[in-house]
Parts: sequence; structure tokens; C-alpha cells
Amino acid sequence: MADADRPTFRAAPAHLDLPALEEEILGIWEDNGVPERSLQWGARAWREGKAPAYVFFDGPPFATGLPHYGHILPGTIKDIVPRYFTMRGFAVERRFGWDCHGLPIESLVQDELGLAGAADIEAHGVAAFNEACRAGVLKYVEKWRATVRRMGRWVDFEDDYKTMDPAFMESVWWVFRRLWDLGLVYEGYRVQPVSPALATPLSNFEVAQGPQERDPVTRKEGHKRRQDPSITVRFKLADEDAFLWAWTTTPWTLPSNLALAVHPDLVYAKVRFEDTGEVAYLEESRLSAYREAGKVGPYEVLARVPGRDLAGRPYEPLFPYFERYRTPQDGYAAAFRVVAADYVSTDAGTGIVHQAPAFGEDDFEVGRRENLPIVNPLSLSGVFDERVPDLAGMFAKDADKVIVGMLKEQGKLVDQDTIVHPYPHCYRTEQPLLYMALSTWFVKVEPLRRMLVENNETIHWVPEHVGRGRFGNWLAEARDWNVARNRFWGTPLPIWRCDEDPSDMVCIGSVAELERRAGLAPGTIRDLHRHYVDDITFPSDKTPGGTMRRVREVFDCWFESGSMPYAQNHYPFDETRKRYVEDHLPADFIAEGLDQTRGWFYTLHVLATALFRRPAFKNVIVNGLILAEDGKKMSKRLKNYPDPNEVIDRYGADALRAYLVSGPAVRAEPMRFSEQGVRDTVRTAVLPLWNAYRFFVTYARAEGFVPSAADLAATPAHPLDRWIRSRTQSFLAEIREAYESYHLDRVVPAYQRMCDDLNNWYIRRSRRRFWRGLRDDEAGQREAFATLYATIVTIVHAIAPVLPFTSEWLYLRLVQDVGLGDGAASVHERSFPEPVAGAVDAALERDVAIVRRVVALALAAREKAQVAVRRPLATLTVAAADPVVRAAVERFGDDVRAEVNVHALAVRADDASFVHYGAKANFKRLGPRLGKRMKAVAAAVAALSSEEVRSAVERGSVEVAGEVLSVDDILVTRAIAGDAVAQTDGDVTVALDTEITDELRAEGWAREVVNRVQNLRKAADLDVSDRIHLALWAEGALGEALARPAHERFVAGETLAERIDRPPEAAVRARPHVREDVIDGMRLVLGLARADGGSPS
RNA sequence: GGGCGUGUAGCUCAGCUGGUUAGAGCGCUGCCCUGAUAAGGCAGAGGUCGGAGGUUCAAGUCCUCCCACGCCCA
Repeated sequence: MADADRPTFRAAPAHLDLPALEEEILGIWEDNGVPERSLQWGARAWREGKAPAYVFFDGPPFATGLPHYGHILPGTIKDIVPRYFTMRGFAVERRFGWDCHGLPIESLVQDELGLAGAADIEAHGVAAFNEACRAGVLKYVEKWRATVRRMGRWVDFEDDYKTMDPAFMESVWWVFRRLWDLGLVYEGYRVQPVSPALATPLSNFEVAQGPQERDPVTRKEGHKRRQDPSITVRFKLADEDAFLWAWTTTPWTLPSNLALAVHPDLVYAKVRFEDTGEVAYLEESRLSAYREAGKVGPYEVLARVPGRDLAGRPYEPLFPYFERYRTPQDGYAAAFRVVAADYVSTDAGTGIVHQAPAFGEDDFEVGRRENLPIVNPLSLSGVFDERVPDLAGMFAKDADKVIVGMLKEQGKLVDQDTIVHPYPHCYRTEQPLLYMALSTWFVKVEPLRRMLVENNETIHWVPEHVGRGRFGNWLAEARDWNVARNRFWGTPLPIWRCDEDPSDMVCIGSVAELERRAGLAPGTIRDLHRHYVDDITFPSDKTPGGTMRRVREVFDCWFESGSMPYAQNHYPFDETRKRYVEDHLPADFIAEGLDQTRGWFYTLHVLATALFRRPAFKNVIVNGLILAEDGKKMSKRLKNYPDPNEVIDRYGADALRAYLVSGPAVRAEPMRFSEQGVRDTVRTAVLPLWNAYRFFVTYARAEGFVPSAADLAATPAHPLDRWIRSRTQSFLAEIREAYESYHLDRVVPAYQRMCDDLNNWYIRRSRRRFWRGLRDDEAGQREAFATLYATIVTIVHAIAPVLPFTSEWLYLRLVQDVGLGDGAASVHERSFPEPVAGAVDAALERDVAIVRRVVALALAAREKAQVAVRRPLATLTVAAADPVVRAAVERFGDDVRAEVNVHALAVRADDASFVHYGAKANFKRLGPRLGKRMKAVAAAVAALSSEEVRSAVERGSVEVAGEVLSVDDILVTRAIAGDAVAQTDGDVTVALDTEITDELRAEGWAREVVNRVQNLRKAADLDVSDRIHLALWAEGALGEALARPAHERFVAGETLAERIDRPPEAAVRARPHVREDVIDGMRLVLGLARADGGSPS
């Protein structure tokens, strides 16, 4: 059937070297500009009306570290989905993004320049500092590009976006200005950790990086521990001659005390101490604790008062500094009174908590609720100002002792002690942090809650629970968003404030607007970083003589990444892209890690909802954390994981990709990374397809087969061909569903099952149809080749998004080389296989599944009988009550006989002669009906004899334990009776006739010889189509059997022997390739030479 | 402290609205098959389903509490 005038397939290499294959493909892609072409198509085709857009947003990583598995996993997901939708005919723009601002790079530069804190940076110069950040932030970009390229991810690094680009920053300004115009921006306070030594507020991230220590009792890791004063202070009630006792570990906050908090539901005892006569209030259980600790003497209880009854009562300020707040003023309610707060606990102290709203999260919240002023007499360095004259110029922690001394002197100190407790320390200076309320800028989120929740309901989350649970709950209780940071390298807040009247502010929404206001020529402002815009001032519109100066803060980098849908397109300034942004929000798809729930997912969602009243994305895959093999976090220090680049070089990117997206990590669950797992993936996910390819090419070349369009269009007739064609359709439906529902973990298993069916049934059963010399049906052979070809090519396309290299390599050899690619130079530029109407034959697929089950049972029976499959047996009996099973077995009887190696197949309905029947109660049916009698009936059913079960099946019902049960109420079980060589599974039973006649034995010997010859051929390194001259010598009955013409013909045909000689043993041994065996105790010597006379070198 | 997950064989994971003897893949052991295959088939060993209570005729599955781990928040 040689197609002499057509190009043919290249020979397949003997072994798969995946990393080498991938390097080869990378070279071809580079030489031909394949990725660029695909990316540009994705970026342009929607604009030219050639394809609908599928919108993908890429979340920007920090480029300050090297890519690791935490990037490679989402990177792979972000490659697979766009590749799939590209093949489905969508134009998918894939722009890479970089998060350039923020603390990671600032910290690095601070370290490099040896700058300790904000003051150091100011002294060094903001311009120099920022330029150092700019210069350093893209340090690892080349390494990123190399890893991303090597992973086979196609993403545009040329038309990328950087959050530090002036155009990006200008859009961020626009976003903020829109929020400002919508009335969603306000200035407020938030309690923040401050490092006094650095004179800087710290982020939570930085706090978490502070020194850690294990608690000696609980063994839990926590903040480093420190010793602090632990004092109990008495506050004189203003309306009664009695005191409230309050406890604190931060005496330095006492000058700022504005309230005392009690729990509304706790009971407070009013007591008179016998030794001092003092009357005081404190919570009952704490009173006992104080007594037991010997802090107080005997007392008399005068009254018991619930906390809520104490609320509202005034007390005398401990210090005079802020006494004026006793009366309402500046819009605040009266301070120095008891307030109720649920957070008050009885773990320590007196059950009465001193409140300084400026110096604690809880205090702040209570203060806000009670409308108390924020009183903060400390600078960022933690030094008291003139409002506390006694302590002015003193550092807060140093003031502790002075304050305790003053209290003692004034008789306001009940008890003085120390406490050792975990406390946050500065990650750079190791000094204790101070929490204080600082002015900052907020975006209102609370009024948007409802719309946020509603918009979220339209988002398809994978896995679902993240959206419904974690994200949904968070939205429902979303708090206003602090978007400002007291930092340097970031997009400056575009708020200019009048130096005469702080309430006179403008928010700038564009560079042009700033230039106009500042009287600068258009184009003057080239960069928007602080060192370019901080000094720009302009006169106030409203306040005569006032000068507008920019506030100090920059944006939190989350605000910038959340602005990415707009800012990456310089929205709304770039006219050509403006429509695109508006038309394509929400995006079709994003993917990031679970840690982004409160990060990027949230900021994207809030901004899109606030600005456009829409969600930001329609589909999202949330990936879990990649842990090291030991289940711990991957840690550079512990070196508990292999370097990603080495893993890729060893096993290949395709293997790593398939491994990562087959595990729990694509369902937001943690995944333990195992190098062995990647290695196994080569075998289980790449080799099966490669082996099918190699089989095809070997025989297609040997037979000169090259498919024509007509071959591929023809509808096959052979049942195996029709089966695999139908099976391919089912596979396509399954894998498409997996891709389109974004359940990527279902993709590889579907593909593996398809490869298994192809390799272990279709090819295995079809093998002879491809062999020269055995064909008596050229059309049938052509059909088999065409079917196998089409199946492999379809699988190659279907798995291309996951295995971009292997699929490309196969595509080039199977399709491109023979000119069938419709001009597409890459599988990634091809369409995803469309379903073929009418190719699905569900009954056929079901029948093959049945047959495979029967064959498995028969092979198990052979195992039980210890008869090698190579030895033929006379008869296999298949007994099944189900006519569908019997019909399937009859239909594929030849396959069953060949697989099981039996001469005859007997199919019947009755299995009574092979099995004993037993029965079990059908709990699901009977349980609800019988209730408590279930147990007794179940026991009675189990006790039924084989005969009783049989007659029950025949009659359709049975009576046990006083209950009439239908056959559906019991489950019939079968067990092989006696020593029959049989196996049973459900209602299918197979039995083997194991009697071996001389005839069968001789036939088995012939097959043994074939097997030995084939092994010898392989050892001689012959090609599968080489003809041979065979010489054999064998002892006794073996020799006689092999001499029979039928067996000799069989051996010759199976081994491509042109001639079989039977010379004396010594002559056989003189042949180029010789092998000696013993079969059933008889010696056999084989000699072999290639038919063309020469021996292969 | 709160929210959301996770905990099932040596490893990685299935197990739907409760229902028969808890499964798969890998790994291990034995046997087998092989005219592409580093593959494949059959069998075997391996499980107190994190723990304790409870609901139920029946719990890996539902409820309560606890333990461990992860992420986020505080």
C-alpha cells in the first residue's frame, strides 16, 4: 500500500527524552516566532473582528524574588486555559504584569543602602531612594522570563504592564479620582503598629516578620516575649466615694486615658477592704484572683452590680492633661466615663479595662462607637509632646517608670508587678512596637457590601467553596479599605491639600489636570513618583493665599494591582483601548493562589464594583499552596524541595505541568510536592501517548502508509475502529467539559483513560491488522491505519493545552510532515477537535467495557489454575443472566478467545453449576421499611441457603423472618463452587476447561517457540519487518510437535521466517544468533539469521 | 480569638443526597503477557476512615466537642 509519491513519517526515536524534545521544540518556536504569532493573534484578532475576545487578567507578581512552585502552578493554569480557548477560536490577550511598588523592593533597597527607617530615607533623599528601587525592581526579570519560557507558558513579556509605568500610575489616579467623585474616599484614623526607632508605621507583613519565639508552656510559635510592667490603678468615681480598679501593661498610655470599659454581662463586686477601708469595684472572679494572689487583704462585699449598670458613670481623670474632654466638645461626646464593651475578658486584670482610643485596636473601636476623641500625644518616634508637659520629650517606654512613680506618689497605684508576654517587635530594630491611631485614607467599602455580594454570586469559583464561603463571608463583612501607606516607592496619592485650611482639598485625576493647575506646559510631568510630584504646588481655588501641597502618602500596592484592568490599558486616556476595557469587564478568567482571596481577588472585585457596578471576573481558579514533600512549607533555608529548574531539566516541563494540575492544588487544597510524582507523571501521562505514536510510525513506515484526506473522511466499518472512534468522541466530550468548567484536575485523568483504551485494547486487539504478510484485506489495513492515526492526532490536539511540547512535537511529525495541517505550523494554532456527529455508539462502548471485564475475569481464572496464557485451552464458559452481557460476549467472541487463548467460547445464562448463591439484605431498600427489624431480617437473609436463594430468584420473592421480600429486596452473591476453575463478579461468571490434550499441548509449544524466537529477534536488534532464516533443534516430543506442518507454518508466519531448517544441534548453534531454552523439560536450540544473508551490525 | 479548608492504604488522592465486604493510581511482592511500550494484565500484602461522644435499623458520610495542619483575618 506504499504511497510512494507522498512525504512520509520520520522514524521515531527508540526512547523518549522529554527534556531534549522540549529543547528542540523551544528552538523551533524561537526560529519560527510561533509564540509571538499566537500572542499577537490573541491581542489583535478581536480588534480586527476576526474572533471574539476571551479576556484574561494576569495578576502581577513581585519581581524581587525568583519564581518558585507557587508561581509555576498558577502560571501553568494561566497557560492551559488561554491555550484551550485560543484553540476554541477565541482571541486571548495574555499580557504579563509586574508589581513593582511596595515593601518588598523598598526593604531590599533599604538593606542595600543601609537605611534603617523613614528618617534615614528622607535624609538619603527620596529621589535617590526611589531611583534605586526603580533600578533594582526588575533585577530578576530575565530569570523569570527564562523559567516562564522553559515551562512552555506563552505570555507576552513585550507588551507587559508594570505598576511603576507613568501610564499605569495615571490610570490609578483616575481610579482614585472616580472614587473621590463618588464620595467613597475619606480621611480617618486607623490603629497601626509603629516602629518608634524607624519612626514608621509597619504593615502586617512586616509585623509578622518580626522576631519570633516559642512559648515555653504552650510550645506555640509567637512574637518574641518581653517583660512589661503590670499595674493596677485606681480611678475615683465622680459620683460616689468609691474607686474603679483597672489593670494595664502599658502605663505610657494612661495619660491618654479617656474611658474605662466593663463587660455588660459580667458581675462586678463593690467591696470594702478591711485593712484600708477603701471601697472599690472589680469583677467578682478577678477579685478572688487578686485575693488569692495576696494582692489584697480581706474584704466585705457591699453590692453586686452587672457591668451594664456601671456604664455611663463618670470618673475623675487620672491626669489633668486632657481634662477638658470631661465635657462634650469638638463634636465628641463626654469622656471619662464607664463604657460597656464585649471584648472585656476575665483572663487577667480586674475586669475593668483602661481605654486610650489612640493606642489599641479595641480601644479605638470602643472610642469610635462612644464618639470619644482620638488623643495621641506621641510622635511617630514614640516621644511625648508638649500636651503632656511632665513627660514632654520622653520616650513612651521610658515614661513607664516615671508614670508609675507619679501614680504611686498620688496614691493611685493599687498594685505593681511585672509580666512576661509575647509582644510584637520591629523586624529591623527588634524594639517593641507601639500601636497608635494614625491618620490615613480610606475607600468606603461598607456601603458597597450588598452589591459586592450580589456581584460575587455571578462568579464561577473553582473550587466553589472559596467563593461561597471564604470570599463571600469576607464581602458580607467587608470593612472600609485603608489604601494609603506612609512609604516612598509607590503611586502617590493624588490629593493636594491647602496649607491654610486642611479641609480644602482637591483630588487630581490625570497628569494633564495637574499640569494645568500647576501652570506647567503639557508634557512637563514625565513621571508620577514622589520625587517628581511632591514639590508641585499650586494656589488654592477656595482659600485666598493658600497653597495646595500633596499629602505624604502613597497607595498600598494592592490598590494598584486591583486597578490593573484599567491601568494596564491606560484607561480612560488611551482612546483605542477604552472600548475594550468597557466591553470586556468582567474578564472571562483569572487564576491565583488561595492567599489572594483577601488580596488581588478582593481588590479587583471592590474596584470593579465601585467603578462600574460589575464584578471583575467571571471564572476563577483558586490554587492551593505547594508544600514540600515533608508537608511543611517550602523553605529555602531548610532546602526541603528540589530547585524547579532542575526538575524541569530532569523530567521536562510537560511532566511538571501535568503533575501540578492533576493534584489537589488546583482545587485550592494544599499539595505536597514530590519529585517522584513528577517522574511518575512522565510514565503515566506522557509515555502512553508517545508509545502509541511510536507504534503507529513504526508500522506506517514499514507499510508505507500515509493518510489521505479521503482516508480520514471515511467512516470505518471494523468494530474496533468504530469503537475507538466512538470512544474518542466520548473522550472529547469529557475533556471539553473539564476545560470549560475550569476543573483542570479532570483533564489529565480523562486523557489517561483514553490513552489506556487506545493502547491496551484498540492497538493490542488491532495489532495484526497492521502487519505485513498477515493482511488479506488491504482496505481493512488502510482503515485501521487511518483510524489509529486520526485517534492519536485527536488526542494530541485535545491534550495540547496541558502538554504543549509533547503535543507540538507529535503534531510536527504526524501532521505537518505529511502536509495535513492546513498550513498551521503549530498545534497551538489549530482548532480544538469538534465533535463528529453520529460517531458515538454508546452500545458499542458498553459492549467493549463488558468484554474487557469478562477477559479480566478469565485471566484471573487462568492465574488461579496456574496455566500460562501462552498455553491454549479448549473452552471458556461465560455465564450471565443479563442478555446484554451475553450478546456483547458473543459479538466480540474472537477478541475474548484471542485474549484468553481458548479455542472455544460457550455462552449461557445459567451459572448454577459453577457457583453457590448467597444473599444479603438490600439495606437501602429495606432499611426505611423495616426500621428496627432490619437487623433480624438481614441476619435471616444472610442465612439463606444456596437453594433457597435460587428459588427466590426464580419465584421472584421469598419469605424470611416473617417478611415477604421481593428479589429486589435482596442482593444475590455468588461464590465459586468446589474446585471449579472459575471467577465471578456480580452476575458474570467465567469458567475454564483446564484439561490439556496432546493437541493443545503441542500448540502451546509452538507458541512458546514463537515467543523465544521473538525474544531472539529483539536481542539480535532486528527491525520488526526483517525476514529471517530460522533453524531449530528440539528434543523428543517437542521436536516432533514442531515438525508438524501446521505448527511450522504458524511459527514461520508469526516470526517472519522465510525458511525453517531443522539441522543437527551443532549446525543450529553455528547461526549468527543463537538461543537455548528448556520447554516442559525438553531442550530447544534456536538459530537465526536475517533473510538477506547479512547479520545486522 | 474568628472565618474557610484539610485529615481515608507506605505515598498522592476518590468516596454523590447516610445503605452490602471503604476504592483508584503509584510504590512493594509473586505470577503472567508482549511483533511498539521505560508499558500492560492478574493476584497479594497494606486501613482503629485524626480522636471522643451523639443521632439512626444503619455513620468515612449527619450533629457536638476536641486534636493536628494550611490559608486568611483579628
